[in-house]
Order: sequence, then C-alpha cells, then structure tokens
Amino acid sequence: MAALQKSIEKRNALIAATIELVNNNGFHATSMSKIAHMAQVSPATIYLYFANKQDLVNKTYIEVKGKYTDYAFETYTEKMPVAAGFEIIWKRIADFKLKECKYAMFLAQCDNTPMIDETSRQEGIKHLQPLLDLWARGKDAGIIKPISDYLLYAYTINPLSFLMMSEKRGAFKLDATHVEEAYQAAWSSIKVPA
Amino acid sequence: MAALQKSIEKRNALIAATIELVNNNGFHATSMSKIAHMAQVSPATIYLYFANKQDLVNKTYIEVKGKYTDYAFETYTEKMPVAAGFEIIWKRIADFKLKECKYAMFLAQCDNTPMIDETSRQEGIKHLQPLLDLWARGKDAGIIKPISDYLLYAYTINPLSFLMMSEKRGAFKLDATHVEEAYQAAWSSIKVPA
Amino acid sequence: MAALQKSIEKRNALIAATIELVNNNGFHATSMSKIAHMAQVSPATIYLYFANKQDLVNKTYIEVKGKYTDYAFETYTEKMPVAAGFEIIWKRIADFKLKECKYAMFLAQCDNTPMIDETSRQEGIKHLQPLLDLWARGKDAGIIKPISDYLLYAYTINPLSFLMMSEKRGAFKLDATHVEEAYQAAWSSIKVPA
Amino acid sequence: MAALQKSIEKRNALIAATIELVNNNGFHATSMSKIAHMAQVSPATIYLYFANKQDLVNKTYIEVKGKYTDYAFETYTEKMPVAAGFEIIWKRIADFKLKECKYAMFLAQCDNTPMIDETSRQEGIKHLQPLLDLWARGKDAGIIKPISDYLLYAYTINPLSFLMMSEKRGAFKLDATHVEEAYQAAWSSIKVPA
DNA sequence: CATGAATGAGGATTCATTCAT
DNA sequence: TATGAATGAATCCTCATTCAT
Repeated sequence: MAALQKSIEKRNALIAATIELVNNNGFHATSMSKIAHMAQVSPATIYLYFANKQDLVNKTYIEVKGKYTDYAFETYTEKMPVAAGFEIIWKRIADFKLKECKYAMFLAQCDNTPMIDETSRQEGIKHLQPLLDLWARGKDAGIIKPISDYLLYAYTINPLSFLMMSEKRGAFKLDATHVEEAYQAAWSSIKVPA
Repeated sequence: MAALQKSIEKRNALIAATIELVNNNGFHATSMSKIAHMAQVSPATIYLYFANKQDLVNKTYIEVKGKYTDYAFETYTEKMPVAAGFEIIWKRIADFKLKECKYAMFLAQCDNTPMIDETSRQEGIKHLQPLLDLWARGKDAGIIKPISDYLLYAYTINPLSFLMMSEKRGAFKLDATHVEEAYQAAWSSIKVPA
Repeated sequence: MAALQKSIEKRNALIAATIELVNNNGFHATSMSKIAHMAQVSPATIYLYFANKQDLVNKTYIEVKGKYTDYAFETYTEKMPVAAGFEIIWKRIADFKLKECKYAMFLAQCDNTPMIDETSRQEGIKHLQPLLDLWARGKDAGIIKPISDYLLYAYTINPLSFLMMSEKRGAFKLDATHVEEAYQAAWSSIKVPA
Repeated sequence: MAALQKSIEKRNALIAATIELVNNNGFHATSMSKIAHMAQVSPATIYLYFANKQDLVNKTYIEVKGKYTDYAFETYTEKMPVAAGFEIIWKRIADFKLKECKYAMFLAQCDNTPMIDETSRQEGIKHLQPLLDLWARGKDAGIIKPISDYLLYAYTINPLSFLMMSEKRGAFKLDATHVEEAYQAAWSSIKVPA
C-alpha cells in the first residue's frame, strides 16, 4: 500500500514536472533529464512509468484534459435549461482557464503540436460529450444556431484559450468585466437571434 | 545585382524550407541541416543570412505574418463603412487561412510556442493596425461593442485558426456555407444588437 | 527438498533462457532483464544464483560444454580399437551438433568472444580427455599422425562447427551423405596413410 | 586533394580503431565513443563516414575480408596445376592468418555474430571464387574429392582459424613444422587417395 | 529466498554551430 | 560569398546491478 502510494506520487511528480517545464520552455527544450531532475527521480525511472517521451507527453495531455473536462461539467446537470446550462459550463471553463492556468497553458501548447498523437486527441475530446449534447438540445429547441459543433466550439470555447494566452503574455489583463463581456460575445455568436 | 538577386533567392529558399519542414514535422524535428538540405544550401550558409536557429524561425514568422496582413487588407480602404469594411477584411482573412494554408498552418504552430519571442510577436501584430482602426470607428459609431480589441480579435479572427487546423486534421470540411455561417457568428459576437 | 528442487529448476530456467536469447539475438542484445523475464523470475533473483552477467554466461558455457562432452562419449569405451572408437566419438559429436543445434549454436557463439574467460574455457575442455587419450593411443599404435592435439582437433572436430553454422545460416543442407563424407575427410586428415 | 586524402585517412583510422577494439574487447564492449577516441575524432564524426554502428562494423568486415582474399590469391594464377595451386593458396592463407593476425582475429570474431548481416557476408565471400574454381578443376581431374565446397572449406581453410585463435589464446605455439603438418592434414582430407 | 522498484553510468545518435578553405 | 567537414554538448534511452521489503 505504501509502495503503491509512493508509485502514484512519483507518477504525479513526473506529470507535474512535465507540465511545468513544457509551460516554461516548450516541448522542444524539455528534456527527459530535466523532467527527471525536477521530479527528483533518476532519468531511468521515468521509463518505469512511461514507455518513452511521446508516451509521457501524451499521458500528461490526457490527464490534464481530464482535469479540464471534470472541472467544466462539475456543476452542470443535463436537466438544466439550454441557456442556463451553457452559461454554467462556459463560466466553469473560463474559470478553469484563468485559475488553473498552469493546466490551461499546457493544453494550449498541445493544440498545434505533432507531439500529441491523434489517438490521445480523440481520447481527450471524448469527455466533451455533455457539451455536445447540450448543443444538440439547443439546436432542437431553436435556441442555438443549427451549425456544426466545430463552429460552435470555435466561437465560444476556443476564444478563451487565446485570451488566456494573451493574458499570460502580459498583453492585457482579464478581469471579471472582461469575462462577462466575453460570455456575451460567445453567446451572441451562437444563439438564434430573437 | 545578379549577386543580390541570388542572395534574396537563397534567403527565400531558406524561409520556404523552414515553413515546409515545420509544417510537416514541427519545430522539434526541424533541424538546421534539413532546412539547408531542402534549400539546397550548406548548413554554414544559413548563418550568413540568420544569426542562429531562433533568428531564422522568428524572421520566418515575421515574413509570414507580413504576407498574412498584406493579404488581409489588400481590398480594404479606410473609407469603407464599418460593417462592409469588416466583412471584407474578415473574408480576406478567411480566404487566406483556407487557401494559403501553408502559411496559415505555420502561423498556427507559432501561436503558443516559446520559440517565437515577444519582440517578433509585436512586430507581427503591428500590421494589424487598419483592423484596429476600423474597430475604433465601429465603436465610436455604436456599431461595434465597446470592448477590448483582444476580445474582438478572440471572437472574430482567432476562431478561423481553430477551424483551419481542424480541417487540416481532417476532422471536418469547411465549405462555403460554413464560411458564411462563421462570418455570421463572428459578426454577431461583436456587433451591437439592433 | 522441494525448495532445493525449485532452486535447481530456477537455475535451469535461467540457463535455458540465456541460451535461447543469445542464440537468437547474440550476446550484445541479451540483457539481464530479458533473461529474467524469459525465465519468469525477477532480475534481482538472477544474482542469487550467479555473481553477475559474466558469471551467468560463463556458467552457461560450462554447462552446455558438459552436455556436449557427455553426449560425445556416451557410447564410447576405452577398450574400443582406435579407429572404431574415433568413428564412434566423431559421429556422436556430429549428431550433437546437428540434432542439439540449440546447444551447438550457443557454443559456436562462444568460440571467439572475450565474453568467455580462459578459466571457463579450460574447465570446458577438461572433459575432452577421453578423446585426447584415444588420440594418444592412436599415435602410439602408429595409426594416427604424431601431431599436436590442437591440429587433430582443428581437422576433425572443429570443421563440424563450421558446417553446422553454415547450415543454420541456410547456406547449404547437411544430409547423411554429407556427414559420411565429412567423416571420411576428418579421418583422412589425421590417419597415418597405409 | 589534401582534403580528400585527410578524409581517407580518417576513414582508415576509424576502421583500424574498430578492428583493434573489437579484437581486444569484443563487439559488446566496443562503443562508438571508444572508437572515436582511439581514432582521435569526435563521436559525431563517425557518422560522416558511416551511417551507424552496424554499418561501420559491416564495412570494416568487408574491408578486412578484402585484404584477406587479396593476400590469398596474390601469388596464384589460374594456369597452375591443381595441387600446386592449392598449396600456394593454402600457404598464403596460413601466412595471412599468422602474420596479419590483427585482421585474422577480427574475421574470426565476425564468424558467428549477428552483428554482420547476410549481405555483407555474401559480399565478403564473393572474392573466394578463384579457390572455388580451382576446386572445380581438381574435381574434374579426379584429384580432389567430389564433395561440397562447404566441406572442402571446412576441412582445409577453416581449421586455420581455430589454430590461429588457439595460438592467440596462448594455448600453443604454431611454428613452421606445425604449419607444414597442418597443410598435409588439409590436403589429405580432400585429395582423392592414390 | 525472492522481488519490484530504483538508479548511475554509459549506450548510440543528432544537433546547432564553427572554421579552414 | 559559400561551403563541407568537424565537433562538443546534449538527446533519448537501456543496462547491469542493488536494496528495502
């Protein structure tokens, strides 16, 4: 039991180190030895937990994506009305991206890199289903525009990544007002006009 | 003159090779020798044109960003009405992202990587000024919501990157109808409701 | 007793795994973990039976060499006439090399590698004594040429290794006729001409 | 020209280092860095001359095998009578194995290792053709036994490897008398009895 | 006896960069 | 200006071995 516990802690330390180093230096400059060093482990030990660098990065991606979707849907239930449900999910996601920016930044870096393989991406997307279901309900009810989920995502959720990264870069500060404005923009873009 | 011409061609070949290799393999797997090889040049020659790899990548970024903004504003003049002007710029950008996807993909890869330094990013953004001016006009006229330019960008232009990358990944196909829907979503998100 | 039995079985499993892996992949690519895995044992357990890798390999060598000489002399008795005794031993060895090729191949791999130390080699040779005695008898009787045992071995026994390896490599097929021809060649090379 | 010369010298130094290290420590313990060090070159430089370790070892094998066959046939011409021709070739080979033992040992180590691929082996064997032709002539003339070339090789040439390695191991000393005895053994084993 | 987890040392290989020509 | 050859440092990863349990 203690052994298992230690194992889990070591795995977590490795994943945490990967996130931190990739956030600070990018995939390119994140070496296995640096990860090992930060996790206070020998480089060889990494290979007890992960098959290779690809695997480590992809498993980290899946893990973080899991945290993200868990957070997103924590306060949502399928019985909520469409508009209210959307607002709740959207604001949870906004919260996550701003408060758990360590994770959000990592996911942003994963967006366009070949380091993450398609399998892991699919795995990561799977948990977004409740949002897709909500959109389906909305479209059926004539509340949400009958357009592709990719468009809905591009215009409501994806902008948050851009805003978060801009803030991280120090370009501008995202306060509560901005978040509310952003929500209004997101909702305006997909709701069927009155 | 012929010498100068050859110089420029070599520089261009290097930049073209960088774009192609980064698009296909990512920054990680793009080495100076491969770039040199593809540009039919010795590795040492690269250093006659660029200080080092960072510099090559950043200069490439600026160059591509220039092509992007040139294209965006080619048919726009400052005298156009706000809504019309916005539509024209937006559709040019959409066009660019879909037709010049070689360049668009490269820019997307640059979005969240520490490989591109802040100076180059600023340099690349500079040329967006006409769009910012248009937005200022729109806000003054009560046509566009009085919110941060970052928000306006996040909800109108940035989604196109996401859509383009999704299409590249084969996730879905972006046809003319989608583009029109996307434009409506973009405009809905930032226009002041009637 | 049962415990001792299990111990012996484990040792045997380790030796068997070593033989198989070295035969298939060479010394170079045969790691302690692979041996442990194939013997269904923990890597650490190997070190309860053998001091280190060198020791494991050398002990394996001695063990296999033992099987080889046991087989060689099983049907031979010192009272046999020289020529008959030689034929019997030679054909047993030929048999061994062709039928127990798992062991023969392993020995062949050991032939010219520094992995096997001189001590183990001496140990392995010791059991050839009956053959040396036979040769001594043959020399005394003027039946076998009065030349060094090394020469006798080189021209009668050693060629079998070459033939066996050639067959393993698929270069040619060793049938009963070939074996008889080989025997005649061997005997011709060392017998005193009539 | 000077540059080409230096290149050739470097390649030769690498091959020489490979031979020496493999002879002393075996393939297993011969690392690229040790080879580089002994050739007074950076490890990276090896990869300018050889694709990888396999390639280096195989090219070395082919090179050495070439020296071997060149030496073997230097004084032989196809017009010589069978018996005389055979003696000349055999003694040249014996000479080579004893005097150029650096090369002979390396070839012996190559005999049974998976490090040498089948292609290189075939390449190395190609140059033995004159010997095979001689044997064909001998068989036609009823001077040499009508048996497989593999058998002829196993009983005339291959024993020399064993003797050379035994000598290297200090087991016994091969003097001129031994060589003559060995030759007689070889010839006895394959000649058609009077 | 037996082990799974752990690791330091070392493996092959690649890379950004330099330098003599 | 242009280069091919060269390299030290760093890469990912494996291995023989040990140790707490």
